[in-house]
Amino acid sequence: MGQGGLIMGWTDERVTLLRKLWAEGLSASQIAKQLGGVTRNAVIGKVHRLGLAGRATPSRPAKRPVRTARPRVMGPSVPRLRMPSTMPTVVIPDLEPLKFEDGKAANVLTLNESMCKFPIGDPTDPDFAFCGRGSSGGPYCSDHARLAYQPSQARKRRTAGAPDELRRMLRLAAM
DNA sequence: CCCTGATTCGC
DNA sequence: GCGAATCAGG
Repeated sequence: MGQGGLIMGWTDERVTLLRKLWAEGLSASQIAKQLGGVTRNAVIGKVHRLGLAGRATPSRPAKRPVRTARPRVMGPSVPRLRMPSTMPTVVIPDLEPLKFEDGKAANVLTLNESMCKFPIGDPTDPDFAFCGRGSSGGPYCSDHARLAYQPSQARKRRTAGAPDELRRMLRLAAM
């Protein structure tokens, strides 16, 4: 395979091969790998320049959404600040934090990757802790995963006559 | 996260 | 003309 040319320009042969492979339906990345020395972007760029674009592509919404012009980098850019994302956390202390033999619960120091990180209690209280139960995969245990993942189920009036303390905790946790 | 092509634009 | 960066989707 004596293809190890120099800086790999678009020679007549390479262009021919490109046309062939593209016509055969190979993806740009596949073609790039075949040709060697070029990235898929290079292939796509060339394909467009050759006017071959618009093939039976597996991913084409058949729309032409006129993509927003790419800003790219221009001059002294402005350091964009990003709004801190406030995570709306609702604490429903149905379950008590798992405790160790010494009576201590899972805190930020003892929290493990495989432990449920569902916050329990008033974050401003010294007794505040995390669930600490085993979490398989997700950040929460099975029980809290369900609680934290309620899309927007119909609000039952389960809070009828909710204790003032609970409301207070909910409010604090939401901050 | 993998992939796809499409587009813009500095070089 | 070239192709990296980026985007918009599957």
